[in-house]
Amino acid sequence: MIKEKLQQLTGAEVTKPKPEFGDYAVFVGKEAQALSEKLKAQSIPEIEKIEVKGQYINFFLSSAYVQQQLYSDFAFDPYLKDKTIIVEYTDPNPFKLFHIGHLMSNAIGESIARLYEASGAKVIRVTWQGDVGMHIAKAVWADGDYAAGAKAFDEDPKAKQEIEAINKKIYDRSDLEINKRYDEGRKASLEYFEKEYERLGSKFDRYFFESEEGPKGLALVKAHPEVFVPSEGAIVFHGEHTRVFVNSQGLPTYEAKELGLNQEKFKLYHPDLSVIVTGNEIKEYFHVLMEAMKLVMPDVAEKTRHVPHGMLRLPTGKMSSRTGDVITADELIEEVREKTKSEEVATGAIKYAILKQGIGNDIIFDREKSIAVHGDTGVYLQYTYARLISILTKSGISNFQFPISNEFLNEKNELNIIKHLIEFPDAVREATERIAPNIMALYCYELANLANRYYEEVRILDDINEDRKQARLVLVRTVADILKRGLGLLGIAAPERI
RNA sequence: GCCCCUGUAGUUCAAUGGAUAGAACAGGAGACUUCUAAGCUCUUAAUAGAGGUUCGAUUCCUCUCGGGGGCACCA
Repeated sequence: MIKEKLQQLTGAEVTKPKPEFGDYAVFVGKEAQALSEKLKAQSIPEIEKIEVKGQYINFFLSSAYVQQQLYSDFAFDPYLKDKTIIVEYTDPNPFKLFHIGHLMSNAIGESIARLYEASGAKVIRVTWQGDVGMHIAKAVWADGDYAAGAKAFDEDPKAKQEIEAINKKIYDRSDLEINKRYDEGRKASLEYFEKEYERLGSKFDRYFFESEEGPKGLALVKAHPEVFVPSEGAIVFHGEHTRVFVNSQGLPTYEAKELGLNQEKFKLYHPDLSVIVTGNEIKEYFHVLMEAMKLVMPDVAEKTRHVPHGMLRLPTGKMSSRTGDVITADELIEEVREKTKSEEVATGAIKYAILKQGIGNDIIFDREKSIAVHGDTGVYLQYTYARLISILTKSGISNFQFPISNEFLNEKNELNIIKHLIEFPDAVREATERIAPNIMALYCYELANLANRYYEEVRILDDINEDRKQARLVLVRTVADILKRGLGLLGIAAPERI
């Protein structure tokens, strides 16, 4: 609110400087002095001091304004109201393990979905599961052992032929024995994934399957011979580099299936935006896919956005389900759970570790550090929330809706906390616009940090001044609420006790 | 070989062309008759190298060196 106002008044971008410089700042160059004189003459009620330092103008909020803001509702800016946004994420493949890479995609996608919702959008959560294709044939060939199938495929020509034959049979369902193995394995996988989704707190509105969207993609490719051309028995697209869309067996590859998927998404939901969250290993491939999509369905391509995230890497190198060198999500969660004695704390710690850094960058997964419970961790945030709640509980007061006098909450640490609370809607908006959950994570950490310092310094319940105590409890209540909302946007639970 | 991403304290991460480059972990020091010590206070320590653009560069451009990923019938 005040930020926008300053922006209008100065015509410059309003930033948050270091606290000693002020509460807000604008860089205006050599005009700083002249402009500041003009602003001072206007006397802005929210601002009690304007200072020029070099080419900056620094603004200090008035205490009265800050205190008053404690009673605002800190509502999100619904700038995406009436928009429909599809968020696709997690995307595990049947017959393969749900590993920490899927966990990463899930944590990021879920947070993005929640941020969009907070900004007013109607969000459709979808996941895209590859239930047909060579990876499935490899697993079926090896009785469910994908790694073994992948190895044989690469090393043994005979196995390769058999696997290709199985792939074809899975598509046309011509072999009763294969059908049985396939159907049972698929069903078991989907049940397993469902448990993972539940454990991680994601509820999908729609499950897309390659077996269903593949034929639609195939039809699309065949309907556009001007885009997709035959080459060495396959059908390819010559984009930035050449990709195969239909293989020489006449079956759609992932590229063609993806065309079918995206067509279907728009047919079903008519979204204003369709976001696809995946690992960045397929970034370049997606580039080419988008090129083809622009030619075949320009309206869909225009509204589709690929959001690649970094990989969870082991210190030893890339994690690969092809070689069986994977850590499953369950394995990791159990390990942390054992340490923290709580499912919510364990999943929260893992999600926070993923979300606190920029989504494009890899995370080096160090067994010890990734399950840390000290410092800038999910545990710290949950601990802070639980402590705040504990203070409120012990106060014996349940209704904090009373007006307070301005003679309280005017200590520097109290004003600083409220100033940070004021930033909440801005942080949410920025995190949403930039598709950057780490901005939200940082906001929560800073709030928790302020809160921890506050209750270390101030013994709230021992206060002999009853009115001041009540005012401080209102502050504690509000900080707890915002912290919980912030954690919610990260998909992290806020238990009242940990 | 070609293409893309990346290089910030000992380590893992922040910083969208602006002020003295922020945190956490690890290391060092400390407070406490404690509303949850999973906490708090103080402290040591960094922009890979060389050019360029700019009033101003961790950020943009070029080259060198390091790390990762991708390069047609996997996803």
